[in-house]
This record gives sequence, structure tokens and C-alpha cells, in this order.
Amino acid sequence: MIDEHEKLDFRVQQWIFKQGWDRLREIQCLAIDPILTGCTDVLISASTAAGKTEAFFLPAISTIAEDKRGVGILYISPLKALINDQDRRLESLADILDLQVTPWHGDSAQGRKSKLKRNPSGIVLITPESLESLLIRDSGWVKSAFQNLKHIVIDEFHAFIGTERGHHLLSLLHRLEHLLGRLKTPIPRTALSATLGELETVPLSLRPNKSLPCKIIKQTQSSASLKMQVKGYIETNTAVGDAVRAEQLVCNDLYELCRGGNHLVFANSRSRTEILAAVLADMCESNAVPNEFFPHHGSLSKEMRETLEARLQQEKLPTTAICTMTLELGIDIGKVNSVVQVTAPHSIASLRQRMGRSGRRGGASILRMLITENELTKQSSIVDKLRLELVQSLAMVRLLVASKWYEPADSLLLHFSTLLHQILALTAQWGGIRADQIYSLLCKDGPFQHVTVAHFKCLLSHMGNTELITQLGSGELVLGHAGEKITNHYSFYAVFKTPEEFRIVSGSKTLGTLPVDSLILEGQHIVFAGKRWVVELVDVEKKVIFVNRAKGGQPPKFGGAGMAIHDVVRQEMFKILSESDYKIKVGEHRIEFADEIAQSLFQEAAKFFQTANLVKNNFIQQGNRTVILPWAGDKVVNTIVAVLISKGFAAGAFAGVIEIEKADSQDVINALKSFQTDGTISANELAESIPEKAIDKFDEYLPESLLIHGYGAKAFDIDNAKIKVEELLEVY
DNA sequence: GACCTGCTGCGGGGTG
Repeated sequence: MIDEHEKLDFRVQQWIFKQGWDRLREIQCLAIDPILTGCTDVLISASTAAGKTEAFFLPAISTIAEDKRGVGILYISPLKALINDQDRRLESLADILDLQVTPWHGDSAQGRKSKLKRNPSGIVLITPESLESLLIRDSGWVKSAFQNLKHIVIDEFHAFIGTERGHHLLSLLHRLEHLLGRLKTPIPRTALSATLGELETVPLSLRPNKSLPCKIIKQTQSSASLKMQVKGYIETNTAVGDAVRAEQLVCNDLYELCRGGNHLVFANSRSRTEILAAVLADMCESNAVPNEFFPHHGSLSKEMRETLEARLQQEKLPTTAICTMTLELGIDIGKVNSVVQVTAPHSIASLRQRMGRSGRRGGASILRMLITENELTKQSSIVDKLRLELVQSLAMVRLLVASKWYEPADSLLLHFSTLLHQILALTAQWGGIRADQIYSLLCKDGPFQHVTVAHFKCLLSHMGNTELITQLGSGELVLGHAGEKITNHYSFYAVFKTPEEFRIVSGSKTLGTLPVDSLILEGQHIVFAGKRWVVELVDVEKKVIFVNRAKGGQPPKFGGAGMAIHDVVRQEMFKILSESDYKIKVGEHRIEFADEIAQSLFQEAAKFFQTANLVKNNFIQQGNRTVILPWAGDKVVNTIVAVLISKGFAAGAFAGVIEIEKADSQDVINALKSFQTDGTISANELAESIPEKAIDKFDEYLPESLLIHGYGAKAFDIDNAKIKVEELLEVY
């Protein structure tokens, strides 16, 4: 392995020598053979700053050093900022081999693009959207410029897996291989990712038709350790809306923990990011010290974000960024002293990604979680009594540390919105194309393999009826009037959309706005602005949700909406509550990772859990309300809620706990028994009663039947809901 | 009380 580098181009070896590296790292050595030979896909999984990019580029560049006709390497990134970073990092290596590097995205220099158009060669760094625009507008040039393409590499691959954009990317790569006549001799793909976990499933996400094998290269367990702590806070009954006062305790600790060093504080929402940054800046001012706390999120200007990124990277002044997921991906900010997570993380995959941002010079990663729970009153909801935000956080730490598990992509999604986009894109690219060609390219051999011929026919005929496409006398399909209009606008290229917001209105008063990507059913109970509401009417046209006040105790602080929590996380929560123990076993020892307040909050929750006998008691009657504790993921929970609403109950779910108003538990049990035995309710049927089903960008152009089908597959899981209901009913 | 990502071609005006 020591001499592995000698297989690289002589000039690449010289470059390595000039960097002062005494030897290549393990993943870099392991990547040399598979990338030089080019007859396999490669997945490189290693932490941030472990040299993944070089692991790909050193051998890949060696294979194109001699033959410079045409573009040799295509690098694809989810972010423009990463392309700019990569352009800088490749400069010296490319210079030594006299290779052209061209960043190609919406904001990159026109001059360098024109130069590539005249003389295509070297390395192109591009986004999926820019690649789409090249295929549609200039596929002839792409065909000749990429004729000699030897490698495709995808950075931050986990950011694409399971998403609409990821499906778009797979479709683009398949269309590119088709255009270049390389379906039989596929161009090897390399995926780079820092997210560890179930790597065996990833090759299928990289090439669904398996026309090339995939070599997995994984960083062996680094000696770097992880230090983590969960800190608890109790919020005394603050007036609702006094967000600043509520965050003061957390800010006192943040000030002590972070001042003087470089840290990232992940706050989960833009508004909380702003509040924390403002409170901390005020604290600096009143203590007469320079401010070193700054916000970073998607609504801030590019300039503000870049200034803060540069300040973090330079490490000249102590800096703490209070941020959302904008600082989660691999933008070049160097490593920080520690990472702080305020409020429960949304997924273990993102927690792992955030954690990897700390750990300087091979030292330990340091992660703290600051979790605030409400002080209990007589009115407190069961979500508060069970301290579910804290319990979820403890469960996620355990899964992160002990089991190396992370949330897999939902493989049941049908991606009809993206399929419609790709039909339009293919038609625009080819000018005219036959239906059977589209079907085999996109569905049979491409990434939309779940789509049946019947679905595809239904979609095409609807697209014909709505003038998105038109069939010529020859049988070929071309763009229709509506299709021309959509594809001619630059907004066509991206498959994801910025979600529209619905106004929440009570009487004549607007309470605020809510993105429509969450489940909203008429009759559903929701929490908004710290109060309980029942949805009366959804006006899809005007984008308004009319609500009325609902009675029934103090609403829970946590879990009214948000990202879907996975089954495995809820089961881990149930496990630690029923065992009254969250500590992590290592050999004979049990590792404590919670501070005193978090420990006592957990004990409170565990005691409530035991006293109410919640191991067995799945249906709880509280006055005229019934509460169900299914300990299941949100897809199953949402399915049970929708089933109950379809049977006339007023149901809602918070943090995975189902609450049914004005309902006797025996009636609820009977309703669930009939759901289990009558076998008539399908996901499509539940989806039909959803007022607004158009979630993804091109959903509005889908025929109603496919819209329902796609929504049903995305929101509901009848099979697993039945299994869960059977479990719940076992003792009843 | 979620969060994030991306995009064309052209015309007009200023600068060297």
C-alpha cells in the first residue's frame, strides 16, 4: 500500500510531494485502483476534511492527463458555494498538469463558460440544474464536448438521496449516458459522502439499474473520540410569546460555553436563530466586550453569510455562528471547537453531519444538546409530562453513538412531479421523441422504476389534454403550447420549489402563516401560536386555513408540526422510558451523558410512565379526551390520525402522541378494530380527503388520480399502521 | 414552530 501512489501520473506524484505529505491516507490509497481502472462505481465515505476530494481527483486526473480532447471529469455539487470552494482547491493541481477547470453554475463567470464552449477540456464543476439547462439548450455541444468523459463525481451525495432533486440527478446522469451512447459501457460514478451508516444500500441510490458494480471505500474507525452532553432547562410559566425571556437561560450557558472560541450553534429555525444571536449580542454589549455571535441562515444575504464564513475560516477572531442547516453541508469553514444543538435534532443523519463539524486536528468532536422543558402544571399535556423533547434527544444520542444507524430514504415515493418534469425536459431536449422511448429511458431502465405502464399512459394522455405535449401525425411527441411556455422559462430547471405558505385565519384575524407541506385535514386539531385550534375549512384557491379555538388544557411545547420522526427513534424512546434508563452501555460501564437537570427531568418522565403503566396502557382516557401512545414513526401516526378523522373523530397528533377530542376510549378502540378488520380503507382513499395535495413543484400539472396516488404513498403507510394497531389492540 | 438547495438570455450603462 505504501507504493500505491506510484501508479499515479508522475506530475500528480510531484504535486503530492510539494504538499509536504509524507504519505497518502488510507482512503486515498484504496481509491487509486478502482478509479484508475474505471470499470466500477465508487462510494467514498469519510468524515469532513479526511481528504475525500483528493481521494477521487488524484487518480481521476491521472487518467485524463495525457488525452486532453474534450471534458474528462464532470463534478456535480448540490451547492454553488461548494463549486467555488472546489475551483480554488483544484487550482494548483490542475496547473501542474495544465488542465482547464471550469466552474459552471448560475453565478459563475461567463468568460470561463465561453472558453469551455470553444475549447471543451479538463474538469467541469456543475450543479444538476445547470446540467439540465445544457442538455435542453445545447445537447449537440454536450454530445461532442463530453464524448471523451471518463469520470462523474457527486459531492455530498447524502444531500441527494431520496429527494426529488436526487431523482432528477439520477435521471440527468442516465440521459447523459444515453446521449453519449454509453448505456452499454457506463461512465463510472463516484459518490462522496461524510454520512456513515448503512452503506450497502447506497449503491442502489447511485445507479438504480445496477449496470456497473460499486466499490465501497470506508474510512476505518478513526481514533478521534466524541464528547457529548445533554443539558436540561426548565422554563417557568412565561407568558406565551415571550420568546426572548424563554431563551435567556440557554443564552447564559451559550455565552459561557462559546465566548473566546469558534463554535456552531444549531437552532433549528430561522426565528430562534435570530433570537439567540440578538440576546447573545446584547450580552456582549452590556458586558462591554466585542460581539462574537452572529446568525447564519437562508434568508440572510449572500454577503452577510460569506463574511461570517470567512471569519470562521480565518480563525483570527473568536466566532460563534448561530445557524440553521446552512452550515451543515461541507462549505469550507474549517473545524470548530464544539457544536451545540439547541432543541431536539430532526434526524440522526443531520446530527451526525453537524457533529462532524467539530474535532480539530484529529481531537475529539464535542457536541452539546440544550433542551428546554415546560414547568408542569395541572393543565400540562401528556407530551410535557413525558418530557418527549428531552427523551427524543436522549434516544437520538443513543442511536448516534451506539448503533451507527441513520434514517434511510423512503423508497416508496413515486416522484410523479419530477417524472413530469423529466418528460418535458426530454421532449425539449430531443425536439421530438416517441412515447416508448421516453418510457424505457426514464422508467424501464432509468430512475422511475416504480412507475407502471398504466401510470405512465395516464400521465402522458393528461399531458396531451392540457397541451403540455402534442402528438404529431408521425406519432412523435413534441412540446405543446403550455409545455413550450414552461420549459422556455429559466425557472423550469430546478425540480424543487419554495413551499407556498397558507394564512391561518381565525374569525377575521390572521394568526400567521404555515407551509403547506404538512398534513392539514378539515376537522384536524393543531397547535399554532401556543394555542389549540381546530381546522374548519381549507381554501386552496386563496391559500387560507380557517380555524376556531379548541378547548382542552395547555398545548404541548413540542411537536405540533415538523419533520417526520422515524419508527426506530420512537421505539428507542419507548425503550428508555420503559427501562427508566438512557445511559449507554460500554462493556461493564454505563455512560452518563446528561447533566443534573436533564437527569431529574428524565426521572420525572420515567416515574409518570411507570405510574400510568404506559408499557401496557395504550389508550388513556383524560376527561372526555382519549390519548393514544403508539410509539411509532410519524408516517404511521399520521395514517392512524387520518383513519380516525375519516371515521368522524376530531383527532390530532403532537410529538407522536395522538389526541382525540370528545371521544370515549372504547369508541376509539372499536373504530380501530373496524379499520383492522373491514380492510376497505386505502392510502388513496385517505389522500382523497386531503384538501391540498399539490406539494411538489409540478404536482399542479398531474392528473387527479396520480396526484392522489403519489400523495397517498408519501403521507400514509396502511400496512404498517395495521400492524401497529394490532399491537395496540392486543390487550383490549 | 422547520430547514435547505437552483435557474437564461439579453439589453443597458459604465469602465479601461
